[in-house]
Amino acid sequence: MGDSNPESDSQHDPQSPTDSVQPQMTMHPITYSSMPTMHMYPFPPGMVSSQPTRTKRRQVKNACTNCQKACKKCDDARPCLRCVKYGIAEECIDSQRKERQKGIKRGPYKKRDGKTTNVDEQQVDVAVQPQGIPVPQAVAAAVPSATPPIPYAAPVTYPPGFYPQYPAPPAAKPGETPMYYPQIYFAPIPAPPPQATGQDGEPIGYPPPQYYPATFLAPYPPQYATQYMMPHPAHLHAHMRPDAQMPMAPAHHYAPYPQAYAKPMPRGAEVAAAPQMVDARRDGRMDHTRMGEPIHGAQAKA
DNA sequence: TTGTTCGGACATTCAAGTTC
DNA sequence: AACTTGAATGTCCGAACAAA
Ligand SMILES: [Zn+2]
Ligand SMILES: [Zn+2]
Repeated sequence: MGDSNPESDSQHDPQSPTDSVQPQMTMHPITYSSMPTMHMYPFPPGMVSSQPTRTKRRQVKNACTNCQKACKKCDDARPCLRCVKYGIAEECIDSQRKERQKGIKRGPYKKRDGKTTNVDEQQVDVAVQPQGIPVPQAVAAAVPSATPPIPYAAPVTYPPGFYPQYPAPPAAKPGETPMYYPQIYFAPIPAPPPQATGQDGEPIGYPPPQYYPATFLAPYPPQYATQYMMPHPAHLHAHMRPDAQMPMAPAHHYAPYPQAYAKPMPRGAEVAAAPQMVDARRDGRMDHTRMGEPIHGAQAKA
């Protein structure tokens, strides 16, 4: 039941080409009706100019070690939301990228001008670039091709306990590091139009208004809090997800938020005692890069 | 119903190769 | 030197499974 997964922080954005949607867009439209997913465009992107082009999935440059190990979405702030959520903010550190190996021969490349290459390449180009406009990688990455209907937001506070799922933070016990709790949430303004929903009530289109953790006041350390304040546009994705994906998990995904203190554990034992935070492979095949260790994602490519 | 595991799709990086 | 290619490397979605 992935839908109820509290880790689906990066909720699927109904309009996003996430997953296999984008590639599938190159498929013949006739397959559309038989496609299981409802988050599809009836036409390949670029074929219908009026269709908002959707951004691709967005990744952080460097996930923190916790998110990396858990295969879960991280964000640029440190500590990241997920670590804060699980009360392991102090363990939120950037993962290390292993150095790329050098000296590997690659063989001749395909020609780009079509002089020396196979014929179908040109056709491929057209298919891949419907617009016919080559976009530098850097630009493509920096400029989302579509702007999701992100509602304007304004900071709003709520009294402790106002939302059952966001209970008032407990007072730190003596000798214990205080938990960090979001104290301010953003209320989208105005509310997006009514959402059509598919089966399960999963929204088709953008999700209904949620309250987005925006910043952390005391006892959240100031140096961290600033990172969660209404961000510079360049950092919006940390919360608003310019990739058009749902900014935050549905309300019930926050339910486990207090989990960290609901089940008190000795400092430093959180990760070990809370397997959901690390998601290390049982078979010992480290799924995630742990400084040179193989990650399952890399293997999948081979 | 909620939380965990993990296969694999997708995104990014960057050295090798190509072109100017 | 600048640009392009494409494999290595990394992120994390989402379904299956497990536990409460
Ligand atoms: Zn993280
Ligand atoms: Zn973290």
